[in-house]
Formats: sequence, C-alpha cells, structure tokens
Amino acid sequence: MLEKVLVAEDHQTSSKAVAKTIEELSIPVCHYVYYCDDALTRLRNELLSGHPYELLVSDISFVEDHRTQALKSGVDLILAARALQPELKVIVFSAEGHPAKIQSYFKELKVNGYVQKGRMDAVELEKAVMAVAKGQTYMPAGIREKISPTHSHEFNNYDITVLSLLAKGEKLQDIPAILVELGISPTGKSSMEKRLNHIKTVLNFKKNEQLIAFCKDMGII
Amino acid sequence: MLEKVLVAEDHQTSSKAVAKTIEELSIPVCHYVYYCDDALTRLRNELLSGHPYELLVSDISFVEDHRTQALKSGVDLILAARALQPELKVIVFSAEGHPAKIQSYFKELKVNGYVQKGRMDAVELEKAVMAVAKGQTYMPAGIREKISPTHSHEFNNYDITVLSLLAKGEKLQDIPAILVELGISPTGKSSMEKRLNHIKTVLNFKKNEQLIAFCKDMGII
DNA sequence: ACATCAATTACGGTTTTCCGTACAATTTCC
DNA sequence: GGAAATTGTACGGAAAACCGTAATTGATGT
Repeated sequence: MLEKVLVAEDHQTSSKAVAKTIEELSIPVCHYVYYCDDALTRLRNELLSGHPYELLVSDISFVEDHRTQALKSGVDLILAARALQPELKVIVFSAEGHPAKIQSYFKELKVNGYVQKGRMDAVELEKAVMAVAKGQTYMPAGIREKISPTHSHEFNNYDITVLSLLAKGEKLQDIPAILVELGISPTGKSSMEKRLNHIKTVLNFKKNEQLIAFCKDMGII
Repeated sequence: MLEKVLVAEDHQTSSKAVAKTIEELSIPVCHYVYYCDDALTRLRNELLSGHPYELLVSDISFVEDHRTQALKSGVDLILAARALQPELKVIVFSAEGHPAKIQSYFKELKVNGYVQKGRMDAVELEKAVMAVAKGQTYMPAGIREKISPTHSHEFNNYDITVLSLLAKGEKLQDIPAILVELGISPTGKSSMEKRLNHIKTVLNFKKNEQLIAFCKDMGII
C-alpha cells in the first residue's frame, strides 16, 4: 500500500473529509492543502528531502481569491507535478461529470484515476486509491461507454478558439482577422466554415447555436 | 440558538463535514441525508411527531443515480419543504457562484442564507447558521454589488422555450410553427425576434450564439 | 360603439451566414 | 523532381437572419 499522500482541494469541508478517508485506509502520512501552489511547494520539498509523496489527490477547479496563484487549476498543478516527479501517481477528485472532460484527463494528463464527487465519493475514492496503489487505473463506472460514437469529435485548440469567439458574440466574418492576430491558422473564412461544417456533420448538428450549447454542456468551452 | 438541523447534500465527503461543523456550534441535533426525497420525508415525520426541524441546509444540484427521485434538485426540495412547513429556515450550500443564480434563490425561494462551497466554507457556514438563528439573512460578501443592472434580465417561460429550441438546432423561421403546437404565445416570428433582440440589448450581447452560451453558463437552459 | 393604446404580426430590404465550386498552396510519396 | 493527395483560400449564388416599418389585432376606458 501507499505510504504518503497529498490532497489538493480548495473546499474546506471536502478537504478534511478526503484526508480522513485516506487515513482510514491506514496510509500513515496524508497532508492536505487548499492551494495549487502550496501543493507544488510541498511536492518539491518532500522530493528534495528524499521522502517524496507517492500519490496526489487533486481537484480540478480552484476558486480564485486574494492569494494570487501561479497554478490556476488542477490541470496546471498536475502538469507541473509530473514535470517535477514523473512517477507520481495522480487521482483527480472533481465534480466534473462531462465525459469528454474526464477522458481528456486520462488522455492529456495521464492521470491514474478519476473520482467524481457524489453520493458515494468516499467509497469510490477508497477503491480508486487501492487500485492505483496496485498500479492499476481507476475509471468511474461506464465512462468509456458514455462517450458514444456519434459524439466523437476531437476538439482541438483551433476549434476551441473559434467556438469561444463565436460564444463571445463575434461575427463569423470578423473571426479571420482575429485569428490572424492570435497567430492561429488556418485563418481563411472558408477554412473556418469548412471546419465548423465538418464538426456539425460529425455530430449531426444543424446550427451553430446547437454546437455552442453542446460545447457548454461538455465543458469544452 | 437552534436545536435541530437537517442537512441535505449528496456529496458524501461534504455531507459529514457539514454536519460536523453544525455540531461544533453546539446544536444538539443534526441529521444528514443524501437524497432530496429522504429530506422531505424526514421533515414531514419530525413535523408530525411534534419536534420539527428548525433549519434545512441544502445543496442545489443533486446527481441522479439509480434511485428515482420525485424531487430532482434542491430547488424542488426547498419549495416542497416550505409548502409543508412555511416557517422553516433554509440555508443553501452550493458551489454555484453566479450572482444571478444566487439572487434567484433569495428572490424565488426566499431562502435565509447562502454559502458558497470554497476555501473558507466551513467558517462561512458557521456565520450563516448563527445569523439565521438570530433571524437574520446571510448573503455572501459582495453579492448584491455584483449584480450589475446591465446584466439583469428575467428569463420567463417563453424565453426559455425559444432559447431551448434554438439550442436544439431549430431554425428561427421554423420556431413559430413549433410554438403554435406547444400553445405558447406569442407565436409570430417578429415577436420572437423582437424578444430576442430585447434580451440581447439588455445584456449587451451581439449574437444568438453568445446568448446561448450565457444561458448555458447560468443554467437557464 | 368608438377611440386609444399596447401588443402582436406581416412585410421587405439589408446584412450575414451557408454552402458549393474552383483555384492555390503545401505536403507526401514514389 | 514531379505527380498526387491533402489542406487552405477565394468567390458567388442561395438561404437565413437581422432590423426597421407598417398593418393588424386586442384589450381598456369612456
């Protein structure tokens, strides 16, 4: 079993409860912090002292407050942590329920587990920690299946940029100029239209409004 | 001080922590449940037994699972609870941070307090409970100021219907016929356009895409 | 019944988006 | 290096949305 765990979670109420759950698994050392930057500092210190953490349990969204933070979200934290300590195990503990988002954590961040905050999250968390301790990956039940083939378009950075601009109220015909400024290609209006059409075709959507609604639901923008 | 509190919160980790915070205020009786329906049952039973709860601390969003629930959200629960026991005090304990949404809880549901889940939520919750015990209302710091007059439009049933249809991919010109079928008036295309324009003017929006994105963010649709 | 006012709807011109086609640029592969 | 395929762009007609104006309906008060 694991020996040393760090919990990064900004919700005060959750944070202690998570740490308690971890301790109940007879893991001797479990610390918790409310800020991403604090988490990274701790990881670094313990690594340098020769007693590194083995597992990081982290939330994704951290509310901003008076303390300015270099790391703005759990995603930033996980990236930084892995850069520092590549073998560190990571479990995401978040309320995020959008399949696309969850899958991206596994794909982009190579996390070892995901637990969605919910009715049985303490139990789920236990299972996840035990699975990860054994070197396994822990996915919530039925996440893979929920990513239905009709809803399978990989939104890249370009798509997200264009869709975000649309959601901000920019006119299609104004967007090419903005893309040029941002240095994001392709910049042609036709290319953009073609791309949007392709996405709508794949998802079987008719209108941009529908696509925006979908992206909001999925947490893509 | 209060004597008897009920906590309705589906996140297992949060739930216990909240109950603990309540207990630390030397409130003798604090129960917690994971489902809205359970909460209502408890409220009813204790009311009939002559020892009603005085305060309900409830989340807003409850994740759906295998147990089918009559009450689908904290809003439903609060409405039902107030119908049953009008003098019951209510504190909302939610992650929702959007001012418009929070204000609607005070306005529509007449809740007595709101605490946003966050870094100091345990402390905030204590303050809220104490304020409500004294018969005061507890609002998060600076919520009133954040509701800028430019960003205030009351979405009625008609608006929501039209916007939902748009978000489903219906063309503007097809919507009048659908409205006729639904028996929702006005059904004219011009009226609809005028209404949408009015909303966009009030919110200082340019395009429908932007409006849809906003409504998704606000949980209006 | 009539006038008045507000709300709703119909209409039409302008702007924007949609979408197909053709052309240009770039990459890939032989 | 050159053919082929892939990717990006330009253009233009058709469709839809946008927006102002005018006509119609409907409720209200006298």
